Amino acid sequence: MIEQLQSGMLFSRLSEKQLIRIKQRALRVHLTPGESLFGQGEDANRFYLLLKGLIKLYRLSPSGNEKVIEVVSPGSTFAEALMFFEKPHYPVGAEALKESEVISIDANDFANMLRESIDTCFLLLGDMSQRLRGLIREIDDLSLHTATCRVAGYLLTRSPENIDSFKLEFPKHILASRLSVKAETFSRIIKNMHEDNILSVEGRTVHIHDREALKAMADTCAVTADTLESTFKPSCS
Amino acid sequence: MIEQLQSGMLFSRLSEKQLIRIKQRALRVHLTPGESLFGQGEDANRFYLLLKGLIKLYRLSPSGNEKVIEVVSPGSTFAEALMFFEKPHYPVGAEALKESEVISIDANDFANMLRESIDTCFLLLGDMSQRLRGLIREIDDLSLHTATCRVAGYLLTRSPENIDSFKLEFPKHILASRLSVKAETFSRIIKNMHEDNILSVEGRTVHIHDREALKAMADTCAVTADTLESTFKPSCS
DNA sequence: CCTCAGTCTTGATCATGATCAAGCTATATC
DNA sequence: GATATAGCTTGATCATGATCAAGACTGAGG
Repeated sequence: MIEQLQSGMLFSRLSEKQLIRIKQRALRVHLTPGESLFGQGEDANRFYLLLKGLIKLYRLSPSGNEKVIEVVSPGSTFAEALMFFEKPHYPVGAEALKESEVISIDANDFANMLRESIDTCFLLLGDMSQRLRGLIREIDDLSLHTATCRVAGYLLTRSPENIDSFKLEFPKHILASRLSVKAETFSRIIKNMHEDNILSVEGRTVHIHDREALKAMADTCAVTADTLESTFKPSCS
Repeated sequence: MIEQLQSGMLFSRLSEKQLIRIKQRALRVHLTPGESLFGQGEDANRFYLLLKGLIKLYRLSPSGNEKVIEVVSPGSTFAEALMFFEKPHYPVGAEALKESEVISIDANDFANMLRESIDTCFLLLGDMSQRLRGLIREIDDLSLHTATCRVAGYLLTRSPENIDSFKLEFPKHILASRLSVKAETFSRIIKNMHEDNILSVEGRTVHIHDREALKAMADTCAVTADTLESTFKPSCS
């Protein structure tokens, strides 16, 4: 299990001895698709390293609506920032999207270890600042950009220059929720892009036809972009 | 200046010697209302401690729209999380809302100091995890709650039980932007609440009349709350 | 006292995206 | 091969909140 721990970069600077100590209190958890790891609001004494599979972190509104905050992929740790709260509760729920393998680590234990490894502290600080940057970016997206814009931005993210075909990482309704868009709207946005000859989609595979147009959408179509036609009335017909 | 540095809790665990070292490279900056401290996207080699005044952190969209991410009050540090990036740029702009007094600290210098003070590391980690929690909370608010709901929530935040009158911390249009609502909409929401006998407002002073109703709004009125009347058609007339 | 600028309110209209409802895949399962 | 079932698409309608435009209130300075 030690080698697996080291696949999480958070553990890369710990000593052999420390790793063994963690291992002793670590648990291995197996999750089947749809299975919950923890629920929003539950007491949080442990954090996690995903070894295999895919896990969504989501928020529920009182009215039962769900928003996917993040989809975690293997090698990443999550919920580790809660370690620094007095009486921590998970601010999100976690549920497996695929068959998954997780290592669960005792937060107090790890925090004690942290005191002995300033390098690990720095890794964690770096990790958390990236996350902060990501969340600010998302708030920006939500409050300053339209749904179309967010989708365009995401597609560009997934598609390196010079490679015009790629697969969506997860089911469209998850993606939609991740981007704070309803599945129906997501579908329509893609449809419009297709009608504008910007891209085509077969199943989970996307082909970019007009990357420049996509880029233009991604940053031009902020809220109140009077330079661009409506999402629901395709511009070039 | 040392005493003033210590008013930022981030510095509370540093040794006398360290404080002196920081002080030597620290700058004192005075800002007049409306003056900019740094712009979004600029290189970020320094972070700040606000001594006096009020500073808004905001994002601009390509189309010139502004969203206030946070309003910083005295005693708080800001932009310190950037210290852990290779080539950091401010993800937000900072501008004084009032006459303000700021200490500007060299990020590299402070980072070096951090290596010598694990306690300060922990303070920073705690600080950053709180910020993370706050941002997740905001994403939740933006994607899962209506504008009315956010306003109700904010008002409750500002008004401790048993104290039904309080002053808004800053001009309404700033508040509105902070809550991701246009000033006009903010005004209308308040108007509706007034017509529903939930509260009254004179200038910058708010009087809560029906705290329970306000609470109900704050958490019931998520997106698609079919239990509550429309924002624009007051429920109890 | 008047004016000018900034802040706030109000009205009318419009657009974005949600909701509801139905149909259409495509796999899996029996 | 029939039939669920989950994922996806499409259409019609509606609501939230933005935009534009205009007017009201406030406080500071001449």
